[in-house]
Amino acid sequence: MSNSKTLKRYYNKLLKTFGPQRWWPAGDGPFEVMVGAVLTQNTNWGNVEKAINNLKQAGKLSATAIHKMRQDQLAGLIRPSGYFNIKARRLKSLIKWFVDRFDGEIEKMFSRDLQSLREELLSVKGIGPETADSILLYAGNLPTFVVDAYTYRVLVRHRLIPEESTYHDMKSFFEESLPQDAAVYNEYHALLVRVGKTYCKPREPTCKDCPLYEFL
DNA sequence: TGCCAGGCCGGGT
DNA sequence: ACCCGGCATGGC
Repeated sequence: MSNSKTLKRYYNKLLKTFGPQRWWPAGDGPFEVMVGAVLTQNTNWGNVEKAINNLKQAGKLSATAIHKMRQDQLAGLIRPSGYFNIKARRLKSLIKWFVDRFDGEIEKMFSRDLQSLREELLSVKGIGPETADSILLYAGNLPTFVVDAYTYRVLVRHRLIPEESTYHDMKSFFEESLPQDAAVYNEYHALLVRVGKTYCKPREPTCKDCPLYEFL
């Protein structure tokens, strides 16, 4: 069967099983999404929420506030998200770029086209492909597929891609098989994380109770 | 209690 | 061009 059909069946099955995941639904606002995208690097989302709450409580959840703040003070606030020193530096560099390049205005930033904006993001120290794509998709609602460790695990375990596949291989795999639709990419990624968390764990090479088992 | 979490960078081979 | 250690808290 074609990848396209398989991926569409995966999607329908996951959506029916878990329901919409409501990841970063505009309620929080695009700026908060950008911050969260950095803080969640290799980190549990629950810890990120604590860090974001700290920023909110301190009245520092804005581009200008973070831009002006000392790095070590920022590190103190985001402590619960782990890697707080490195993330403080990464956050500062992202916000500096955001302020210098777009005056800290979301609308200016997302008025650029997807590809050039993606390349610019990738040139910022501390912003890799997943963080860049998360910002573009979840903050900007631009149609770019987000790949992560769960995506890799699920695809490999279902033998849809070879183990040596790169980030770009997987991104293309989805984008070439699905309609170019930010809403679908948004929900699909969140659903992959959900099924991966529940059934596709690192040390247990079994998918027996996974809702996607029938596709194996 | 050890393992894992919505990565990325830099240095060594 | 890969491979690997470092970064760090909190939850189960």
